[in-house]
Amino acid sequence: MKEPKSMLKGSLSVIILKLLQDRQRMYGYEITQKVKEITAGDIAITEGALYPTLHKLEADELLESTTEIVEGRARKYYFLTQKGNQHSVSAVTELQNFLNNIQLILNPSLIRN
Amino acid sequence: MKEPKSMLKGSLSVIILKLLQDRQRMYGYEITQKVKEITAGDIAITEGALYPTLHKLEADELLESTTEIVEGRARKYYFLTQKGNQHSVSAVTELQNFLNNIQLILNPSLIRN
DNA sequence: ATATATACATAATTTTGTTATGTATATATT
DNA sequence: AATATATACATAACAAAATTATGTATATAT
Repeated sequence: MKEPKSMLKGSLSVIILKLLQDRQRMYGYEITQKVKEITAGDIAITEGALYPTLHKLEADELLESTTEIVEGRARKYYFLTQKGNQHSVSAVTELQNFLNNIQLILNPSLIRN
Repeated sequence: MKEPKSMLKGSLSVIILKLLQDRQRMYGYEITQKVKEITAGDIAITEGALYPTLHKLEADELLESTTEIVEGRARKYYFLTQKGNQHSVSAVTELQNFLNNIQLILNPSLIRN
């Protein structure tokens, strides 16, 4: 029986939106590296999760992309659309709220103090 | 376009383990009500998620159960096994760590301050 | 020459939810 | 008395969102 690995569940698209909210534009590989950096290696976004999620966000018109050749390799830069920016704000708030609720369960002492 | 619903992904079993860690024993319906209470109604655990998860935790020998008739209705009380208790401690720590990492992404100002 | 890092993509599978449905009893409402 | 709601458990059909594996391709380090 395997270890649970990633724990990245449902929050991936919000993470992507938030990173792009803070940075204007990023490409896929850069996102994986940035998340690894921020979390000191704890969270490794798999490509099999990342790319389909980026494609879905683009299909939903929350992201747009441009491809550039840098150092001989293609990079697909993503950026938030206006719609994506609006959605992002509420999605981040919602995730934050959810995390706070989980905190209340994991740390009951937080309640009515 | 629908609301994102639950956001409960992967954390449900840890929530259950933590609640049982704090309370010795609980039955399914009680778990849904307790989570609703703690989160002021924000998180509603669906029965379709709850019961299969309880069954899986029991199959994995992290939980055991006893059924009692209370006020004319059957209640299935669940409690942690020793194995479940050990697993629970590490699972909660792991989830807490994950939540902290997500916080770092959602709130970059937390980094090196 | 080979391995590793960079960079994207997709298919098969698994995990884990939602939604719908079913059974059953107790209590509150009309 | 009939009906709705709350309590209590369960499962099946379906969907979402991961993991794992695989593929292509270039640049750089060993």
